[in-house]
Amino acid sequence: MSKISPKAERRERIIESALKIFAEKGFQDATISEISKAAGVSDATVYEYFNSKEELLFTIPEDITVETIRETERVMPFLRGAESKLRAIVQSYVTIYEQNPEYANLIMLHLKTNRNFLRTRAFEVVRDAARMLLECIKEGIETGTFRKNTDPYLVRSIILGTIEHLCTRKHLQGQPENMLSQVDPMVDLILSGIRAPQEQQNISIHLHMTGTAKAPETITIVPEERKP
Amino acid sequence: MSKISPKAERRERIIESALKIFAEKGFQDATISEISKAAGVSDATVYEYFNSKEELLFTIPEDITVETIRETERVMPFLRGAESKLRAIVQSYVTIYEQNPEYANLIMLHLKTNRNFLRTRAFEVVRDAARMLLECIKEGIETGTFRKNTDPYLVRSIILGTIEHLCTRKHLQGQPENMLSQVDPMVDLILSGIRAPQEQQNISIHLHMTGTAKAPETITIVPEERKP
DNA sequence: TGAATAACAGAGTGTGACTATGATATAACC
DNA sequence: GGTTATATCATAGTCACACTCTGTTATTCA
Repeated sequence: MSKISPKAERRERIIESALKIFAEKGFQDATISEISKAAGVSDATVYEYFNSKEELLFTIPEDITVETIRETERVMPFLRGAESKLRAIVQSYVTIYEQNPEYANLIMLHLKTNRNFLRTRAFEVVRDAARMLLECIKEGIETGTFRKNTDPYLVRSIILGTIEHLCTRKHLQGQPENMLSQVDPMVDLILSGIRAPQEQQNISIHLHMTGTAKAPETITIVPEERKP
Repeated sequence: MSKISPKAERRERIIESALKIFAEKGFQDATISEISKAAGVSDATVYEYFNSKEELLFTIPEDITVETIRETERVMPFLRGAESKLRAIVQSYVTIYEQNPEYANLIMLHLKTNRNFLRTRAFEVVRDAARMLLECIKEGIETGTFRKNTDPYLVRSIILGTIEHLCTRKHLQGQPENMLSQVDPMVDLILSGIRAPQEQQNISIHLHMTGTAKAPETITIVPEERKP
């Protein structure tokens, strides 16, 4: 019973060929004939599985996106604090895009800017992932890790926007070579932009008193008001 | 001699109609017939001004992009310091996109992810704008306003990525309503992520000594080493 | 007014998405 | 194993649209 039904297997082959060819030539320049040939099926068969070229395009990211989110969700419970969670989410995004360049190509160059994609099952999953990120930011604000006046939606836009920009840039211009090495600098930068100001306790002052006079009875230290 | 040549005027009309229709229906779904009809010329005439539908698309952003950059460059000399310059550049980007929604639509949904657009005159100008932003970040690092270990390319990606994300989101999902109101929070957040740590001098400590004993001869204050 | 140029309508080509059909192969079930 | 149901196939055909070609008409400019 471990045998996959031949129908599902054929469908899988079409999707894989489509991914490869769409990523290589772009959605518009790729033809159904090429895809069906690469998958070893006839043109007509493609249309028995998918109603249109666009529907085929939209089906491609489903599995991999769902799998990614699941994996990230599995890691979450092991992390403590908004900062580590946020870092993990960003790392997870970038890892997927780094490890599946064709998938990344499709998402960044063909799906992200497609109106119809918004009405898609795969997009639902993408939206869930974005929600997870948002929750994490909100958690940081509530627990006092992040500034109280932080706009969580803006922070999310900054994070997603940066990832998308890096990814698009990589696929069009070949830079940066390695996106994963950008994760920590990027997260550090954003975190230090939204972290609540440190409590005074981490500044310790040592008073070395020299001389012959005895110490005064009390010393009061009054820190200046912090400028916002 | 203030009369524009009828040829240039006709060309202008075609470009304007194309902008409108591309933004409304998307590049693929718009047809040359619609555009020529809207411009009041024949299909054949369109091909006398532009070699292809795509060349027409690429020509649209030329003027407005050049004009925008010039305007921003004109303001620059009046600004002192990397922070104000950076803020001005971001504001200038967002203003253009806010004031020219059709142009923004085209850039974000159809040009930014087009390989051929990279070989375009209009893209040259876009690249110049990105360079200006980069120079400004580098200046901030050199003058000590920003952290020494800041990666200027990463900061630029964060800024451009965020703007693009906000803009794409607005055009696909209608949010945020007003992007200009996001400029200051966004710039503030990024600045506080890259600003060099404040010198100790802004922390002043008042020692109130009470009691009868005389003050000691010297007091040495040794601040703890900052954690990076 | 006359010569050069631009714009035109309309017919024609090629490509590629998608449909329809009937024949053939494959799977499923008794 | 044989029969039925289902998938797959090749093929031919439709349609929309980008783009070309041609000869005619309108505009511009001297």
